Amino acid sequence: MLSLTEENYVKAIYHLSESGEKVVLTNEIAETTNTKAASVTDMIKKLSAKNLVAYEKYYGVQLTSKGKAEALLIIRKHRLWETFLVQSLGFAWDEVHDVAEQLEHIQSALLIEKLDSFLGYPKMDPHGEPIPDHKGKFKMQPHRSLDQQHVGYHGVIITVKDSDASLLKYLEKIGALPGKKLKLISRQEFDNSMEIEINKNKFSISREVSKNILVTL
Amino acid sequence: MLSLTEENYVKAIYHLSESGEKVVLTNEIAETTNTKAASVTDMIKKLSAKNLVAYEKYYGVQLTSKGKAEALLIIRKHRLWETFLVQSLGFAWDEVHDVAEQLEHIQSALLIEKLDSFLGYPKMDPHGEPIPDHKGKFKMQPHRSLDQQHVGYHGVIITVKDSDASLLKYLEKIGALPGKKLKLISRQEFDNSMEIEINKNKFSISREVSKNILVTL
DNA sequence: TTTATTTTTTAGATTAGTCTAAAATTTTAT
DNA sequence: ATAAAATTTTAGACTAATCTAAAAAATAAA
Repeated sequence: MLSLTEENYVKAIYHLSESGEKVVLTNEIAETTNTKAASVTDMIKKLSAKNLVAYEKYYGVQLTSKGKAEALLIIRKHRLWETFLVQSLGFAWDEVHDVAEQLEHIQSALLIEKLDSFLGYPKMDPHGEPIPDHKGKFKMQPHRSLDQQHVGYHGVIITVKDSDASLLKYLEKIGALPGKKLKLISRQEFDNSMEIEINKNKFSISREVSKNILVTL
Repeated sequence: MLSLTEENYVKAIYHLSESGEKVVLTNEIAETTNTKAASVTDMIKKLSAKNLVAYEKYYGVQLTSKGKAEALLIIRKHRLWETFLVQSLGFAWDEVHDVAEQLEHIQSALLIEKLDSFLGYPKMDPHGEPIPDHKGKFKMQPHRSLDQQHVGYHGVIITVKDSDASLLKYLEKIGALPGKKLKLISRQEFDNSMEIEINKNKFSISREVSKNILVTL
């Protein structure tokens, strides 16, 4: 069984590697886990000994299939809890992340299967992110982050990353919710901020914000 | 904020002191927390420094009002979660304890208030134990553990302690549920086992079992 | 292609919670 | 009332997860 800390590292590596594909660097992990590179090296050795990651000194780290499965289980739990908090308890979507970060570490296979059933086996969490099934399988439509789209683009918002409460509050205010149609009107050269249209209203958003919005191709 | 370990000590002291009344001994704590006396002494010093307990060397320890409030919050969370697991998710009453032991440490005032509201502000958990309100207040009818009753007693089961799954399974099988009427038919001198009647059926139960059943006076 | 810079790892130290063994104190028994 | 037994505390050590500072390796620049 993984410790809470080990689980958090595995999850961080999963996200940094874009679902277990890419090789991840020590400093990247240190940054997202709010630790120092030296600590990361120590932990990677532990994860490697447990066969959760393949590690090559000075090169980087990659999740094994076992590590990937662990990461997907944690993500499944996180997203099911977020769904519960919003749908059943009436949390606002910007209030759920920190609580779900705690709940995702509860150890009980029975609990998570019963929660899934209680919620009606949802495919998406409140931010539009896909919920892996009990085998870790999930489907995500082809997408791109909004900052990579061209001027003139129009499509639909698939997902909004759930990490920051104030960002989510802002997105809700301008109506940037999963499922909503969106147009990219123009882009500023100097800071890559962009003007977008949602519900016939125009807004100017920074590049940082646009990176957190995933849209259809 | 308390660490998970600190929370568990405070909770253990609360239960051992019978709701914060009695002075608790080092060895008693060591036994219920599955640690050694030396570890308990260390932890008690920490709790004392945080003003959660009043501690006198070689004498014992007692919860302060602050410590009592912390304990009651943890117990409130534990019992609300147990209620949720049984009522909403369909857990059997002997399956909930270990999961609730984890869930009770989730830190979010909002979560627990919303959960309470979702459940309809229940007064009792599935084992018949009272759920403290958000101020830590609760009422428990006058009661005694069954092993302290006299032969010929008849009354109603109030509570069944929730610690052991196999005990709960057994109690469910013989129908020893909160609210049920019960008669004490006879008691064996040599081992204090007793014969009881529930639903017109007679059963012989050990003293250990009888200690875990709380009944009306 | 050698030097400078950046990144990563190693070495050694720290904190929380735990342990064993020994010392101190209290309780029990003679 | 004193000795024996039990309990509690202290002292010193261990593990997991972290840190800083220094050494090693890889990358970038001249």
